[in-house]
Amino acid sequence: MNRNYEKYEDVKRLLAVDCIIFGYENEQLKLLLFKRIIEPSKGRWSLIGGWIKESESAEDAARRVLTYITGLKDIYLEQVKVFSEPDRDPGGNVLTVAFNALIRIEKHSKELIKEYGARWFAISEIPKLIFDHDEMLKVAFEKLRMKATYDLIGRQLLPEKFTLTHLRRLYNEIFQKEFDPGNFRKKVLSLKLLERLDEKDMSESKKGAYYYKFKDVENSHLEPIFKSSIKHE
Amino acid sequence: MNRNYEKYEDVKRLLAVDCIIFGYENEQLKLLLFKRIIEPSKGRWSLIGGWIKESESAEDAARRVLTYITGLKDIYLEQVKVFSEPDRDPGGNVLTVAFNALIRIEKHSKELIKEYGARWFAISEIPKLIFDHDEMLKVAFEKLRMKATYDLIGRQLLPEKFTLTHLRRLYNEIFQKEFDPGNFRKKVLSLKLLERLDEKDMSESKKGAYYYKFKDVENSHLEPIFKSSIKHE
DNA sequence: ACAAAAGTGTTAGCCGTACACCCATGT
DNA sequence: ACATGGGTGTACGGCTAACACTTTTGT
Repeated sequence: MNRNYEKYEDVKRLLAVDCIIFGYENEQLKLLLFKRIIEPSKGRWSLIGGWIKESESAEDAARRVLTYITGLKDIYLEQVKVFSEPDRDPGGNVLTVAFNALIRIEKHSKELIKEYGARWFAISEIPKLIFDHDEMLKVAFEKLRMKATYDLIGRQLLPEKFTLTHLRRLYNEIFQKEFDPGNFRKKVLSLKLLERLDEKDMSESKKGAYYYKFKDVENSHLEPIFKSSIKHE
Repeated sequence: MNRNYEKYEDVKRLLAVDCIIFGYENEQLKLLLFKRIIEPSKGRWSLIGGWIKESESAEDAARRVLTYITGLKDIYLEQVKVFSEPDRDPGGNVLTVAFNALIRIEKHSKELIKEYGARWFAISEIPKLIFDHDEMLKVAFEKLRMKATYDLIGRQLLPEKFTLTHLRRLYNEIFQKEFDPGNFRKKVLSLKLLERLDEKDMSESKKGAYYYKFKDVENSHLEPIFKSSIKHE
């Protein structure tokens, strides 16, 4: 530690991360919540969090927590915002960095999650959360919507292979509106981010729907994909 | 401090804010940089920063630093991102929250700024900065562009009264392209966020251009204002 | 009269939306 | 044959980009 910095060292503030974990299952966008195991507010629902260690970045801390909880590696992460009001956590002065995480529900370890008293909630059924976690979730969801507007998301949420109807239902959930099937298909395919497989899903229609998968390229867009998805108030 | 939190208290990490201060002067978008007054890297150019005190949020810290430096209150602030790699600052383990700040150059205290060894740099003339400040600036500028795409900015950067040409030049600077004068005018006025004054600026043309000011309402948009401003790579 | 910026009008093309319509096939 | 989701085609409207054109007034 440089000696010029030393006089500021006596600040007593804890550093944490909180993860907003989104998943998609049974045609529903879901959120993974935890029964809090320590006081204060023990037993109430909250986002999963963890302390940032001295030797790691906030991103590393979030990855560590997520791997610990789900058993998955290489989870998609995006910084949402810092929450740092000194009194936001009644248990102490905690600055927290919020992260969005997208995971494939079917791939993670259900045993681990059960062990930690966690449960997946549909977006419409989220209970009241502790502290300022409601606000964190609100900002996080807004950020997810923004991402879905500029990027074609689903790579991290859907199974390896999926139909365009599956993808459309995911977007319907995120924006809480019904996208037109024909227009959605044309728009998505025009992005050339998907690759059609020689295999059909016969479970939902007689004709069968082709499976698609994401191409192995970066999908970065700087223009909105779905102009109408975000509405004026 | 709750006793469940106590065992994590021994983390030695400093908390800081760094401010990316944008201004607009002589038809140029500018950035306020500082000659660093402490080691390491004393004397080199950097963003202005400050420690977060125990009793304040990151936002409060940024506001305090900005007021201290410029003499202004109620500065527009927006959180950009947290930078928390443990080795990002050679002087110590410092987690920093980056903030964008927009200020009116003509209103702030030039004496204070001089006193702190600060200087305004045109965007095209920014020198190499210390540590990861280059990266912070890059992310911050991208964020400013995003904001300008969704919001009509200028309220915090331009003088109280300004012509549409002034506003257009600001946008030209931000997006590094020439907006069509006629189309820009029509688009901006259609937003109904500006109010025309009964006064003209005669300094730039014989005919004179009406001054405008921002209406005293929120200007929040969720759809892009300038669709073409952001280009694919 | 001319130049130069302010401001208005016009047109062509793109894109999103709505919706009609064909396709394939299990019952 | 018909119902159902898969998939394609089309037509209208709104918006943008390009640019021609008018206005104003100091020199």
